[in-house]
Amino acid sequence: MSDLAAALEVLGARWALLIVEQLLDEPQRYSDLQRTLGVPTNMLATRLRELEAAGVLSRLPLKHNTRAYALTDRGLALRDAIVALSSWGAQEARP
Amino acid sequence: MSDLAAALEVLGARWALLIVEQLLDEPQRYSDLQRTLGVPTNMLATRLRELEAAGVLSRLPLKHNTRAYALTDRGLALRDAIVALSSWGAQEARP
DNA sequence: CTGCATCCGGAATGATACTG
DNA sequence: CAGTATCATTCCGGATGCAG
Repeated sequence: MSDLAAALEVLGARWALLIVEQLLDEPQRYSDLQRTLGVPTNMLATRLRELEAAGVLSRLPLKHNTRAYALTDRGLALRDAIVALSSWGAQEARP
Repeated sequence: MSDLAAALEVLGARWALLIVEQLLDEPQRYSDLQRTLGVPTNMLATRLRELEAAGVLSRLPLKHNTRAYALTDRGLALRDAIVALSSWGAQEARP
């Protein structure tokens, strides 16, 4: 399997890259991601588990039954790819 | 919608980025993509139509009922993003 | 023989309600 | 707040058919 296919194995799932993008600058909580992205709650839970299993992010327990989701070094290494994709998407739909 | 979300609108579908990767170096024919990627034939037809509609690639008629699929300038602009994702995927699965 | 379209079962995703 | 349970909908993949 190609390296790109390996990357898409984890990041190709819906919402995965958008979640990582949100966490690039600062850790966020579940409800923050849900509101900003508009992702269905069950999908968010599923993706967060997968991304954690892939070593992209980690779960940080806070107080009062709250957690924060933060990127690992491996997750932060996606910044270049996300920036490249975003700037490509910024020039879409030229009439 | 964010720029990343706009990009994933087109490239988030399964096989889309892998098809673009194959075409980065040289145009290919339908059967070439099918063999090298192992993508189901109906999905390949669907993705090629979507990518063409998005202006990522174009259909070049050859002889004897064959066509070549080649990236447009807009498709070639994805090289950086694909390289970034690939190099990220190359370092996956650390035990 | 190449380049698709169609049909159909199963997987992925989404909306909503509910729980610790 | 941070999820889980359930059900509807959409997407995907394999088999097959068919025209140029």
